[in-house]
Amino acid sequence: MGRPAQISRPAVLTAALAVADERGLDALTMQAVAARLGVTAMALYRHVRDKDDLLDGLVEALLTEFPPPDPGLPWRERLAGTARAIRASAARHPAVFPLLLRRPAGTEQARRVRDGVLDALREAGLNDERAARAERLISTAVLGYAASEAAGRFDHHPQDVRDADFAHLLAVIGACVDPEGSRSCRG
Amino acid sequence: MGRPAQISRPAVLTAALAVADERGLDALTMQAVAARLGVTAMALYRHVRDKDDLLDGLVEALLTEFPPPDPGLPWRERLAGTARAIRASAARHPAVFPLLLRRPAGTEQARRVRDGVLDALREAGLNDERAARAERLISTAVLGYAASEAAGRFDHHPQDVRDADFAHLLAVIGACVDPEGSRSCRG
DNA sequence: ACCTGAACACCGTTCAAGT
DNA sequence: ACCTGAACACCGTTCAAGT
Repeated sequence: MGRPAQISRPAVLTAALAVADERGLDALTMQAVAARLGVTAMALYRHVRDKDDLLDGLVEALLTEFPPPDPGLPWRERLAGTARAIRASAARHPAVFPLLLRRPAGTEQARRVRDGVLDALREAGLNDERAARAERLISTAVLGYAASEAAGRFDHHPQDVRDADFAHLLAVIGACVDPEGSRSCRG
Repeated sequence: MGRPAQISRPAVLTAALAVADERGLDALTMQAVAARLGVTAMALYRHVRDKDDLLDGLVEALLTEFPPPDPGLPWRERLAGTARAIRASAARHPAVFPLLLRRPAGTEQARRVRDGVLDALREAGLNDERAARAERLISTAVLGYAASEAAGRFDHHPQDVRDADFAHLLAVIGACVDPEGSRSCRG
């Protein structure tokens, strides 16, 4: 007993993310992750329950990358900053990012990101219920845009068009949340 | 020669969609599709190039389900009708639907749906460039919401909350496109 | 022309066995 | 306690062979 562990769950997830980033989701096999760690595939099962658990861990790892917005900034910039950080994460991890839209949003990191957005929306003057609804729609729109871009759905548009699209999305969100905004957006 | 075909590409796609609807994307194997057609897996390869081609065909089949809006209706209702049809398709095919966000939007059916939206936006008074941008953002938001719902990301919210969320999304889209809407939404 | 049998390389996963 | 070897059931895909 007491044989020292060669690998750990964080090490497994880091290796898995690297494999997915470099070679895509199809190449993300237990054997590929193990090989990168210098270990056999069966050794991973002590640190992740199965491959689905590994994918869940990757989603959680991605969420960790979304930095908490500086609380000193006004709500509008906190919102835009988080959205831009999410899009940047999608660009770094195009293979894994789309999984964010396919997995439940109830994990610790997911709650942390959501609470940051909710705080900003309440500071903008929305009550709890409207803030919760706006958070769901904003998150979905931002995740959807970033996932589309990562998956190559907009590959036929040049980068500057996509940048302008995203800027426009942020502008719409800002306008809809703004206390001075149109009535329909806040209903 | 001249042995009559037992199966066809449409038959393969119909069987594949049924398997995915009933048992999920993981159960969508070449063998399962073949079994449903009373044929061996190898027979499918005469009608689809490989499994990826089969998935592309499913995406195209899903797009076919989005009905062309009645051109007699005002633009606002055409837009809302298309969005609701897309959401309904996601509810019917929750396993396959998320693939729409992962595959390029350049196929024939994808263009047909897009052109319907573009027509509505131009009728709302947007010029070509703004209509194209609005189409990309609206499509992404609607697909993102429907895909999230289909994948179970909102399962912890009851149906009526999700219905209200979607209605709110439609309202925001309508307000942003409306000629009388706020300035930021149309920039 | 269309489908099948047999085969190949590869998966995820288990379990008893080694250290 | 942690990792491995061997094994199992399953995948997608090929190719020559049947009809």
